[in-house]
Amino acid sequence: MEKNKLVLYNTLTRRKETFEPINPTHVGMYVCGPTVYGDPHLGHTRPAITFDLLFRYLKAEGYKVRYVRNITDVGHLEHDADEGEDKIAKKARLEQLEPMEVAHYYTERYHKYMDMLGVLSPSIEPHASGHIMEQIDFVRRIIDAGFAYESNGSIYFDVEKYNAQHHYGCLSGRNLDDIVTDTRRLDGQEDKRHSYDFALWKKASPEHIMRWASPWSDGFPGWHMECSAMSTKYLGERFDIHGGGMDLMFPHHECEIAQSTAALGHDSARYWVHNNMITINGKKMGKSYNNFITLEQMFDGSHEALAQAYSPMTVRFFILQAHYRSTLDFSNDALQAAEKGLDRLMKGIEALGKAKPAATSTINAAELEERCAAAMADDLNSPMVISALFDWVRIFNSLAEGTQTATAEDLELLRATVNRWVFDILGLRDEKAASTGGKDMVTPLVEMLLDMRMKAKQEKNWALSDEIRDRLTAIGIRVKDRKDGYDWEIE
RNA sequence: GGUCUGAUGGCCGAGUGGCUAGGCAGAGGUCUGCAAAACCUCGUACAGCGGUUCGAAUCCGCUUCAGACCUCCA
Repeated sequence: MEKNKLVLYNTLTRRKETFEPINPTHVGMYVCGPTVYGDPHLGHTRPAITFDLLFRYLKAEGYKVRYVRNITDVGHLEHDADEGEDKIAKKARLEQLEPMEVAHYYTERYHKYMDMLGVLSPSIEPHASGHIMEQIDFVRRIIDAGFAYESNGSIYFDVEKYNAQHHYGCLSGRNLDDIVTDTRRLDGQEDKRHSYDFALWKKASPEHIMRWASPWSDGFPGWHMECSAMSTKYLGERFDIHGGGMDLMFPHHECEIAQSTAALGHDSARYWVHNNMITINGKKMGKSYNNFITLEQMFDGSHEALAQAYSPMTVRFFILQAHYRSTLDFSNDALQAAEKGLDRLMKGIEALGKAKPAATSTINAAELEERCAAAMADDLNSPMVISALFDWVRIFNSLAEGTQTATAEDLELLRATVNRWVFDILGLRDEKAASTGGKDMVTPLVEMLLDMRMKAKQEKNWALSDEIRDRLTAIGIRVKDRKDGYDWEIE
């Protein structure tokens, strides 16, 4: 069987392209991580899970992957009343905390919730604040190349000069002329030659807490500098994949491309991959709309928009059931459907585990792997992978019931396929199986009762048998009668 | 205003120029003492109007509506 070649949608060319890594055995991937000045919310899960899926998939395909996902703990400016102030610094003042304490706190929170969601830790997770030297160095390279100018202690990127030789806007499909007429007139930009120029290094105002020495001023790096500097440091001047949310396409990624091209002479990433947004009532869920649901609220159900709590795996499954380039609308109905669907999938896998080998197979066990592999290779079509899995859940149940049969070899193949796709690549886990650690304790008691119920059934004592079942149901133990015996599970 | 994206059955959500996505909900059936679970069957959906085509929901144009970006945002 010929291996499916991965095809990825490249925002740069706006079409699907066959993925060919620079080094045939290694993949370098950089993804824009969180700004750690707030609690992780549902919106953060989309890129985290999308690129976790890609990371897991590439590894499962045998690549050696270096996945770099940064932590932004410095650098994003604001344009409100606290103009020129760093977001981290502002939040710190509000909470009367040291900025790095805020960043540390929310970084820990981010890690905690990503872990619950089954998002693997990246290979390297560099902090912007720990790479000031590299960023200063990168700014200097851009100055040396002639694409930046100093103004009152700050360094700005000369977009016009750059655009004369390169295309500023190649990623987002804009032209400088459009940007000129469409950029709003903002205050505090008198240092810049043009409104569309962006800061590479910003001189800090006296009250600004986060500041570092540089050849130009005491200050801090510009909005887009960290990703250029850190991706270059850890992945080299050319690497394979750059990922992030669609909302970062402009200006963030556009500026990254400009910075890299100015400093290195070429764009550093070959494939630009963007995930779409999670929406709520059709609107993007985000900090600026103040319509986000934190992961803590998601998992304990405390947000007013939530009809119930949703488990981490329900959220992960919900996200994987949509293609990463489509918007995904949050609703209780959709989450509840995902919860039930995931339950069905996990029970089906359990059924596969119970299936007994037969002399012959009535099924084509290789088909599942083929379908999953083909779907995933086609621009990470996880919904199609899940669709194939559900078709096979029906077969797994039939195998357990004995209405279909499979040889020992086929069963082994199916179990390996399920492990690979459900657990390794989709990154799901059976939360119920994991959480019923107490089942061992109650098993002898439950089975004693159910054995007694079996006896009652043999004597056609339906009143007693139903009473046992009803009372077990009442305490959360669901009884399932089998042909010759029973099954049970904790709700 | 500019750039871009989308509009699929009760809900969510794939995909495709002609061949069943899938899940949830719903209907009928099998099994069962009853129930649950499981299995089988079912709904004939692709915003509107034109055009291309033997054939379009899928391609093209227009219209309407929605969203993202243009300011930090995943």
